[in-house]
Amino acid sequence: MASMGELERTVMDRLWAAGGPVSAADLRERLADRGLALTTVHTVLTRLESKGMVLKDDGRPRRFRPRATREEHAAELMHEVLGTSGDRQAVLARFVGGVDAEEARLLRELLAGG
Amino acid sequence: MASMGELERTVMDRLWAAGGPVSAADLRERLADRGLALTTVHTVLTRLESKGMVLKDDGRPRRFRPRATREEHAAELMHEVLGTSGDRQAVLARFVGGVDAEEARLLRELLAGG
DNA sequence: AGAGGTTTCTACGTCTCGTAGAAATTCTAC
DNA sequence: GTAGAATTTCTACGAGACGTAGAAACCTCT
Repeated sequence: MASMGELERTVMDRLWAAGGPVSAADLRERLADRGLALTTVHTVLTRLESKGMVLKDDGRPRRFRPRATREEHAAELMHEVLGTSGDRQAVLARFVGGVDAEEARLLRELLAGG
Repeated sequence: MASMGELERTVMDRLWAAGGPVSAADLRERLADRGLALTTVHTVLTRLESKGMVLKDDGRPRRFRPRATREEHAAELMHEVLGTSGDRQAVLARFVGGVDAEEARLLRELLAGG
C-alpha cells in the first residue's frame, strides 16, 4: 500500500505543485525551506520511484514527475482501502453516510449517468 | 493516520473476527498459527491501544476490542484519504469513476434519500 | 502465604526513513 | 580531449516503528 514518510510526502506535494517534470536540483529549490543536500533529494526521489510513486525520464539531467495526479492517487488509495475490508458494500454505506450535503449532491450527479 | 505493521493488522483482523471482547490469552489462541508468546500479544495490543485502534476494559483479565468495526474503520480511513487532497470533489469524481456497476447502483440508492 | 496467571517494563534485531558524504559518471567549456 | 562542474549512484548512519519476548511486578484464588 506504499506508505510514505514525512519528507517523502512533502516531496510528492512539491512535485504535484510543480505541475510538470522537475530535476532534482529544481526540486531542491522548491524545498529550500528545509535546506536539504542535493543528494538527500535524490535519495528520496529514488525511493519514491521504487515505490512506484514517481517516474523519471531519461534526459539529462533527469526529470521527475508523479506517476498519478494528487487526485488520482487519493482516489486509488480510497479504492485500496475499500478493498481491504471484506464487506465493500457496508464500507460504502458508512462512507456515504459521512459525506456532507454538498458532496452528496455531487456524488448523485456523478452517478446519474449510468 | 495510524498505520499498522503486519502483525498489528493481523491482530486487528482476529479481533474483528472475534465479534466481542477477548483477553490476551484468548487472542493468543486465535493466533496459534504464529506461535507467539503471550507477552508479544500483550505488547501488540498495548501498541494498538495507544494508536487508538483498540479499547480495553478494566476487568480482570482485561478484555480487548476494536474501537470501530472493520467497516467503520475502513470508511474513516477513506474519509481521511479524501481529506488529504486539496480538491475533494475531484477525488470523489475519480473515485466513483472506479466503482463497478453494482456498487454504483448501491451508491445511488444510498444517496437517494437526500 | 504461595502458586499460577496477568500485566507492565525493558530490550534487542530488523526495517524504513531522514539525512548526506564519497565515488562514479556525464557534461561543458576550453 | 581534458579539466572542472554538475549529476547520479553507492554506501552509511542515527532515529523510530515493529516483531518478538524475557524479567519483573502484580493480582487472585485456594
